[in-house]
Amino acid sequence: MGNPKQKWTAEEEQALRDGVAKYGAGKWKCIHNDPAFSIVLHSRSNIDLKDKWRNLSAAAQGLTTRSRTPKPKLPQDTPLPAAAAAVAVAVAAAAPIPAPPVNVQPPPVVPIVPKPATNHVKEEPVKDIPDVKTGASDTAALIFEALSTTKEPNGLDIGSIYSYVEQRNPGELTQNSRKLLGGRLRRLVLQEKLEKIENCYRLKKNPLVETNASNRKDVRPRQIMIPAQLKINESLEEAAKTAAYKVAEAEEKTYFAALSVREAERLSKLQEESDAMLQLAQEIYDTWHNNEVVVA
DNA sequence: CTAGGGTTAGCG
DNA sequence: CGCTAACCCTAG
Repeated sequence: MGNPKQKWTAEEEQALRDGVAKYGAGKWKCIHNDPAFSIVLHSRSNIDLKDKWRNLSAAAQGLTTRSRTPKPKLPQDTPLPAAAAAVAVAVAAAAPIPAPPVNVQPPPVVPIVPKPATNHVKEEPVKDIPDVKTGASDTAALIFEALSTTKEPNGLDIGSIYSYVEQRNPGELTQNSRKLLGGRLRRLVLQEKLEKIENCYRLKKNPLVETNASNRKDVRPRQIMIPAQLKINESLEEAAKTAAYKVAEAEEKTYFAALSVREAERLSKLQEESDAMLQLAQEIYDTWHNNEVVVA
């Protein structure tokens, strides 16, 4: 009777996506319990979150594969504010007051298309939207997820990480996946997002890129929490993890965009000797980080 | 608690 | 009248 279909607002939708970015899809209860999101989503149940995410995923899928649905949900994602959003999310996680709506995050992607690059398929005009964001960002997310959940002080070796990814995506991994995983780990280490101990990888506690505070005409001065009154290790760690993931994701997009993806095979090779490209990506990212302002 | 299938209300 | 999105139900 009193349930005339409550449509999801943009704010609720955004909160859901941020929650998924933070905890991962499937952790609906966690998202719902998070004070940052429970405010916005108080009228939604964890089941509602799941259903909404399913709809979102379906829409995104029909959008990336074949435009069967003229759903102008996300015609173009904006990779730029990703970094700024990371800060916003981080602040939101540490602050008692819920986050302002953060517009960021690529469309939800559930089905991982490994995209068999093992055999050179004839011609595949990639002039369409490169689907690198599917496997790429998911893998990065899983890496951070795996490393942040492990109890091992020295982190995990590549085999363990691969097993974790494999568990999360059964039957969706190819020979190339392991190669790509190795390359990604290597790059994350080079970017000092991770550190390598022995044969294990672990999260590095200093994922934030330090920028000069000299030239700043931001509308809002950056709100960095000083660990003076911080007694919340969990939230801080979560924030760091999320920030690290988002930063890596943003850089990854830059990386792939700069290379104008062609074949995963070629990519793997380039990864081996593209440290210079990483520097470039870092510079581009820094530029963004300096110019990008937290959305008011 | 979550994933997935089924049902129904709103809209073009 | 068909489709999509919110809602509901149930097995695992």
